[in-house]
Amino acid sequence: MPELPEVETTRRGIEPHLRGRRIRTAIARVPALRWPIPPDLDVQLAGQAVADVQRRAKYLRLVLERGSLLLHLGMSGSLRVLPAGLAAGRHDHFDLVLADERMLRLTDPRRFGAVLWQPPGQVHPRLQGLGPEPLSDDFSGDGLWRQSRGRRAPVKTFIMDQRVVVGVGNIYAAEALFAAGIHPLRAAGRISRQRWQALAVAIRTVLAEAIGRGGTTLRDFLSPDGAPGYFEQELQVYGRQGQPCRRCGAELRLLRLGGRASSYCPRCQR
DNA sequence: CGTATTCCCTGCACGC
DNA sequence: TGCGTGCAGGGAATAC
Repeated sequence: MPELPEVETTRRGIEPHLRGRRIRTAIARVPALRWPIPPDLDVQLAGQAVADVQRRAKYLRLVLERGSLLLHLGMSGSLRVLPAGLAAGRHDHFDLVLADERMLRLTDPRRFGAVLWQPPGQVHPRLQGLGPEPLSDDFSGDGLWRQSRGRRAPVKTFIMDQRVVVGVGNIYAAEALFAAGIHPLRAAGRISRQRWQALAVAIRTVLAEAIGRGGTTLRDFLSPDGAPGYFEQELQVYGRQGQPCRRCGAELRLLRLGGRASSYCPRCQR
């Protein structure tokens, strides 16, 4: 479900409830989500205060006094702050119980999410090798251009590679390519420096706008306070195949790239 | 190394 | 109503 804007929306929603609060314990109801949940996590976490709530790529990082708790929402995960002790439903897999009688609850029907422990002074292997944050100064069209030389992979696949740039998933890849006028199948290595700069701007703009609207609600994404995201109304191509392009009126098409639906405008995107 | 495919899991929309 | 099919926003393992 969540790409960068939804994860960032989630971060902003939970941060005020967590920062400075002390953890009482943690409850894992399944041994593993995407990866095993460390069995002694409750021992690691108990008594620690949350110093900060950060996001890196699509991971949330709860910075504690000693170490960090990493959470990933996968495709269907969501987080809410609830009264501690509220009965758990079938897909409520993990609770972080706070000393103030509230808890952070991770719900994840498809269980592609993750709960990981990063010891003090270490960078978790899952966070190693990640590309730049698209909203930071480390991200640039020139960087993309340089990295893409000689690459024959389709540009859409390339920008969804978390080693190239983080946080761009299927929805926002499609939207950014439309905004930049680039066909999703174009080989990454055959895009000019100038067009890479346009694409970098498009990625930034699309993500920032989506964050500003609280993310995209498809199916069931809700921010931790229960509000839906409103970016769906802004989508230009994602999920709109068969409908007219909002810019030129041509009928939007759909192709499949590595099993992922990719809609685009055959006239605006070359 | 780069690229394409497959799989993890459940829920849901759809067609029959 | 019930059942089968295909699809879903992520990402890693595997097979070339």
